[in-house]
Amino acid sequence: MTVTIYDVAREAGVSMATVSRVVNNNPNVKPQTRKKVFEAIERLGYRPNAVARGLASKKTTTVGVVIPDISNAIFAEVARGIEDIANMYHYNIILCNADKKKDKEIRVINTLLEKQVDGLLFMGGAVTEEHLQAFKTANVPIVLCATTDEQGVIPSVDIDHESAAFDAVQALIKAGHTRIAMICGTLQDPANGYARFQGYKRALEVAGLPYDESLVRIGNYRYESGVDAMKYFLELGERPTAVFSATDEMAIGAIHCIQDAGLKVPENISVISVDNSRMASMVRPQLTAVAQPMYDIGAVSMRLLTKLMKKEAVENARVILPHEIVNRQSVGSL
Amino acid sequence: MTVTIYDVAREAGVSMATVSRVVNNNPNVKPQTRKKVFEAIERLGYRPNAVARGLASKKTTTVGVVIPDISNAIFAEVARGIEDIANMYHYNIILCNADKKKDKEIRVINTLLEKQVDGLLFMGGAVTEEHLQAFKTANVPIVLCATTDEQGVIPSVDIDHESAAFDAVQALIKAGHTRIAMICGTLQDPANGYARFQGYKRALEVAGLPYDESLVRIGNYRYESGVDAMKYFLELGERPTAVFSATDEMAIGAIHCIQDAGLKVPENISVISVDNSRMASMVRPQLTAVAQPMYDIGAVSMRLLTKLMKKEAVENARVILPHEIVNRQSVGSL
DNA sequence: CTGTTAGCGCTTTCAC
DNA sequence: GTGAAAGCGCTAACAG
Repeated sequence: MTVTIYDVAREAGVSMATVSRVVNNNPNVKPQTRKKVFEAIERLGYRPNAVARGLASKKTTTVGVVIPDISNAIFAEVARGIEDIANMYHYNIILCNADKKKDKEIRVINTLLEKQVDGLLFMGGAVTEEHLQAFKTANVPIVLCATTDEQGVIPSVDIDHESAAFDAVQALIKAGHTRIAMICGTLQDPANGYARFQGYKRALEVAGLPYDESLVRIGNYRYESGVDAMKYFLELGERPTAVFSATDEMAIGAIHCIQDAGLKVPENISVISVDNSRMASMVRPQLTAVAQPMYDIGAVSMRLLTKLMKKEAVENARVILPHEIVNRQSVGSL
Repeated sequence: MTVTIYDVAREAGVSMATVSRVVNNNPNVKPQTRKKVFEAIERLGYRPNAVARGLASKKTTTVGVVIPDISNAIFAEVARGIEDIANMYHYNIILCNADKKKDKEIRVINTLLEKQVDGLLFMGGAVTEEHLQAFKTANVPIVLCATTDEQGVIPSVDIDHESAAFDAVQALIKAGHTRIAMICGTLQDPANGYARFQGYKRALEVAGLPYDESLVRIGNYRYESGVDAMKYFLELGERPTAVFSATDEMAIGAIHCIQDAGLKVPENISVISVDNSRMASMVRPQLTAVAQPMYDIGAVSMRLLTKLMKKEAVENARVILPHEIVNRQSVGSL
């Protein structure tokens, strides 16, 4: 039924070992023999069994990727960066959505490890002790992607979320705004939530602006929660003249909420965010945002993982990618 | 170093077979023995090797997914549907981007098959003879997802693209429009391109409206190409009063182009599309669109694949999911 | 209910 | 430059 390496060997009149050599491009084969083998392979329609190879060689050339939600544009972009580089180095990826739920994350990490992936890319919520525990039992390299562990012990690739938020808010302050609201992610989320909130507070502090709790709303990263938060701000006695959103999607919700209320962006209220997803230029006014290089985060983390898997020396295993503000039309001066 | 089933057997004082039974939940094990084995597993930190299991059982509980581009919101949504159901049936997915390029598609199909996936979900461009050839050599089930083969021989899950386009254009016609433009995908693309174009033409025809070549532009599915196409239409001597876009993203480009020209949607020009991605409600005016149930297409195709993999009987191996028009604010009556 | 015994299809020393 | 043989870690009959 299925043709094996042994069949090819017999057909070509050589041993299994030789067939294995030509399939794996081992140079120690006489060109003539190589040719015979290739012909036999062709004739029989032989397809190497990667599972058997994996068992024998203890390498599967596949890496596991745990991601919060592939249907989220931001993560999908990271995933594309990962897969492109994986592909370049002849790895495949097993993709698992874990929705930033700790239990699900631990579970998929374990099944990925059972499947003998050669490495693991982890993109999730907080990295807890349990995560660290699970990582420890893996005897393959792991890199955190668009995530970092407070402990600072696992290789990772990310931007500096605190500083990105700081820059965004500072841009608002430079434009003359003093009453700046924030639409935040949950503070349980170390990157998009907590760190960006800290950046917001620090920018205020550095500028000598007071921190006003009523100017902060927690959203769930979705468009609607941006709308809701903005609705709240608009009803405030003294409403903000600018809002900083932790993500593009909530920012767009805020913009539409402002417009639906008969106000204009940026004339009446300025909006800025961190992300710079493709949607940022797909709104009117186009969204000014601090760009987070998602594709690159994916690509760089995969590249780092390949080095780790090959046991190459890496100079810096905790890389912070630069972010930059891209000025479009949603921020105006006061 | 690595603890194997044999180690567990020795530790628990039973045979490998027994350990295998408890790991695989085989009921034929005395509770007491089961307990002993679990304890040994716990003590040793045993983790079953899925590769070895795959070799022995000829099942990997992983399926291959070839997708055009995971960073495209539409496909990402399908992917989420696939993964959710896969997960539910304890399968993992290996994800490969192939950008609708034939060569890349054939290549990844083959590596997926080498990796001994238990089934294949194919989402791509046209299904050519070469594809069929590659599918034939696979001895695992394959289902086309958001794609169909003209030949009609491969199980598939999709919507009726022609009819979806027809419905969209008909909605415009019912609203009194007679000069209707179309922003189309490439005609080489059977679904988003060719079929939707056919639906457009048929709706015109059924309504007794003339087909005017100058009212059709080919886009590349991206926002910018929607802008460009619309720009062209606006410069026409007699410009259209409505435009049908093959995808949301191009439709949003068109809307913004119209607005940037100082015109209003839908007062001056109506816009409708097929897709209904999450972005449809994230524009002003909100986009009226024929909804394509992407998540469901993914979920249903994965469900179908599980049945095929289990060799269960399936009544209908070519499922067409229903589409429906969701009326929002971008279409007005004439 | 439990153990023995063959493989699954390949890689990898080690000889020659 | 090539072959023989021993596993890789597990499942799956088959016995008992």
